[in-house]
Amino acid sequence: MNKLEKNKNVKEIKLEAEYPLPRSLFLNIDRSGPIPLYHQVASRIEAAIADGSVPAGARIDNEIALGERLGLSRPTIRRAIQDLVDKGILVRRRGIGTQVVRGGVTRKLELTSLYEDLSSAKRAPSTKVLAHAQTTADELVATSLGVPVGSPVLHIRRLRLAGGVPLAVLDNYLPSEFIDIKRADLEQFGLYQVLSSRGVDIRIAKQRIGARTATLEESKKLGIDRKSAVLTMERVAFDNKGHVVEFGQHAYRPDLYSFEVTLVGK
Amino acid sequence: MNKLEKNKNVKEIKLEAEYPLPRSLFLNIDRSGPIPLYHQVASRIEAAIADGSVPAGARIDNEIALGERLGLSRPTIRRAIQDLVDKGILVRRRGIGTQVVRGGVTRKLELTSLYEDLSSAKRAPSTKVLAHAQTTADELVATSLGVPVGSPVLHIRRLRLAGGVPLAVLDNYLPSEFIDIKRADLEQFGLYQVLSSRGVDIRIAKQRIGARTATLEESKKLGIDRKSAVLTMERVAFDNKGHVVEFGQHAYRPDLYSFEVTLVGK
DNA sequence: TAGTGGTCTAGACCACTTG
DNA sequence: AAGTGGTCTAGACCACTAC
Repeated sequence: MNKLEKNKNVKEIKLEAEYPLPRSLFLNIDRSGPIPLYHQVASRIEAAIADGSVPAGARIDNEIALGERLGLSRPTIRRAIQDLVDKGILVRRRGIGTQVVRGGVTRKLELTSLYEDLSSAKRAPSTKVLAHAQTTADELVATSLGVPVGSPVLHIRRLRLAGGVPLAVLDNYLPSEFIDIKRADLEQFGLYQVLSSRGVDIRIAKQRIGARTATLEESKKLGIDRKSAVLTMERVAFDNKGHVVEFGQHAYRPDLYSFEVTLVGK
Repeated sequence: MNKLEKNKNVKEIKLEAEYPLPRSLFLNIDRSGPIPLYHQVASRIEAAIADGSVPAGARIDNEIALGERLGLSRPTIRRAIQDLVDKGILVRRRGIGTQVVRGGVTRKLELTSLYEDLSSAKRAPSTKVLAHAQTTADELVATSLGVPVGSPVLHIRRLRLAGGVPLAVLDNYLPSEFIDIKRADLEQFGLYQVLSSRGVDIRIAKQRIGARTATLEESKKLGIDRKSAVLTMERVAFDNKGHVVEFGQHAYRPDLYSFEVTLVGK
């Protein structure tokens, strides 16, 4: 039985079938539009993998052949493939080729269902502003924002809901240039939408994810038992100028929220 | 006061000083060794930023000038810079230039201290194997590993300690080809070391981070109060062939452990 | 207008894997 | 020996920003 199982595996490993990419990949490449060629290629390959046209484990065309068939140069093809490697969809081995990672789709849907159902995707998200006031930066806020201790900052505390169910308590601190952000705007739009409308382009977010026991207020606001667990996230966000834009401390209901991360080696 | 503060900020924004890269950057480039040129360049720029030679907010040389001064082509320089952008160290704007992100170092040290002190970096890590047995895959394990329900798998449960202090309870499931991994190896080496010694090159890890109340066993093993919070991580790891290598369910002491993630937009 | 990064090309040579 | 991805070059044109 054990041996049989092993042979099965070996067989599976061997059948790294070379797989012809679907014809749809090679049509309607737009050379004049604003979408980069490498992005068009990457999107098509990704879509072909997502809809099953290219099965998991399949070996796709090599870079040069693909470039010739598409009428594109090798660096362009290479960039498209690299983007998918960085997404964890493809793996490359020198001397071997490029393969589709196994089990990309099914498992994700399995594990994500609860969160997806309750999150912004399906149920209407809404926000209640619990606090909105100018204050002065304590040491943690000051070092996080890169401003002197005692500097004026805007503090906001919001309750995020999805479909009427409370999801998270969000504390955020913003440097003085954003002190005029209106409470009404935050009720209607997300913080990042408000910032975006002011011309702020957020590019980098450094996050620390942890857990702790809920405070009394958090448990009340989130509708969970006193002293039960919350999932926490601390974040410092930077714009495209390299400036700190925001420092946040968030507490999520752990039964309704989790974080997904895909790490790619080397 | 408010107005004064604003002026201060405007001034800071303006002083995006062009900053000459230190001379050390331009010495001893090794063209014959195994380390790619772009990596040598990226490492030097990163080091110059880390040690303060290039201050936060500084604008560094443009790609072409840097290439000429280093005797390297533009694509090589570009790749080096892009790697640092992807790390969240630099930001680029078309028509403007490339700048060092502000507040990269200090804040990280502030927030990381507790975890760093107790983690593998400073205190000796050790592992105690709590369980080690062949079993059959239930539905979650089966879908995660991509094997049929009921397939033989290796289940291991370990207690990870740092300096004698329990950090985490680690449950891992491995497909049948790894069923012969020895308990003794796991006591002495990490799981990934054991796999590496068998020629497995792990390339991708898809992780989900959450929180929940500790089980009774976890609270005992981790030395925390019953019903207090644990930080959880579920992971599926893939090798360079795109095969699933391992499925893990981990529970961490949240006062001693957290996850850091840096997200880079677009 | 000048300077910057973003994209794309058409080659070249190399290291590694398989047969 | 043949095929693959990994690296590197020397250009080119474009879009965007600042002055």
